[in-house]
Amino acid sequence: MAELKRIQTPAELDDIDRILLAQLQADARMTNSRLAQAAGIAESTCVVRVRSLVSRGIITRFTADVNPKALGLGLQALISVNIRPGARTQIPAFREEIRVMPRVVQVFFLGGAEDFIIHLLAEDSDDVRDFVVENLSANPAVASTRTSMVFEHHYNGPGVG
Amino acid sequence: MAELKRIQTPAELDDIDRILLAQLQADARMTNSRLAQAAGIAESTCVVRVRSLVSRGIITRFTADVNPKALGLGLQALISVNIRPGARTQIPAFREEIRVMPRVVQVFFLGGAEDFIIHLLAEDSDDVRDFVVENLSANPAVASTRTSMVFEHHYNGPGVG
DNA sequence: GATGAAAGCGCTCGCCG
DNA sequence: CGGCGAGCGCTTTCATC
Repeated sequence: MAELKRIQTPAELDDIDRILLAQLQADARMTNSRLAQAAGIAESTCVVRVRSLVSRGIITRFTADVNPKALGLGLQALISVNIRPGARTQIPAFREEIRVMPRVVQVFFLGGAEDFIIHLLAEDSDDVRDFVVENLSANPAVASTRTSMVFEHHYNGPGVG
Repeated sequence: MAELKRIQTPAELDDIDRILLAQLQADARMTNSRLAQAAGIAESTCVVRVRSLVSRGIITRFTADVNPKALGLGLQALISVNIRPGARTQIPAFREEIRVMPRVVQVFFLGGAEDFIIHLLAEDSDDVRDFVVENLSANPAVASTRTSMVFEHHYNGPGVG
């Protein structure tokens, strides 16, 4: 029986691809020449391979990690949300709404006790409460929320290993 | 009464800093010259300002976002962990341990019903179970865990706005 | 702190082994 | 895929304001 085609390719990465990914994860602004050197390939080859990683959707973007505290957002919260059983059809619309709300760093859509979890940045606790009241509790589709304060957050990113 | 000094500075960002942050968040591999152009400043100034953003800890790193599916990690889980009341002193050691475990994308340390939440990448559900059994349940400090499957995950990053 | 000019270096591209 | 070379664009430093 033939293998099913997946929408998102499982991806074929050789050792050099893995080196490139690891290097670029550690420093996305590394020059192409140093990258090539680290991978042990020619610069011309390196350009092609990096472009290939991007076009194959393996690298989704190059980004700068910004310290939230530097933006005056010293508080973080995790907010669990449950949707009313009768309002489950509204989940797709709701999730798009939430995703683009300011200070929403990330959103998890879950199977399990909670329907989703929102990771929020805030200046202070009033800020968190305002978010919950205005953006969540006010929505008739929302059955309940539960807010936990985040004392510490570590983001590693997907390890290439 | 004088303001208390904070370890992490609340940061002073002008409009140009905000443009640089937004641009670099969107594309960390953007050239300095185009960055300068976008911000309306001289290239030489731009280099200095970007370096300053990094040295002030406002930009913590430049990184490449890698698609987990491309690495063959098509499954994601969120694992809530509670520590035994008697083992709370071991939390600092435990959290370091967890943070560097393979496939742990991020860890939240919480105040509230759960002690922390682990965001895990996995190949399949066996993989998730193995992680929980070997790395969590086996640890005497762990009182209980609860695993939720992640159907969808959106990461925005801290918005500069 | 910002600027422009100039020197040096890095990047890209096509072509060929 | 790697190497080479030409051409161009980019980065960095420094004197200057």
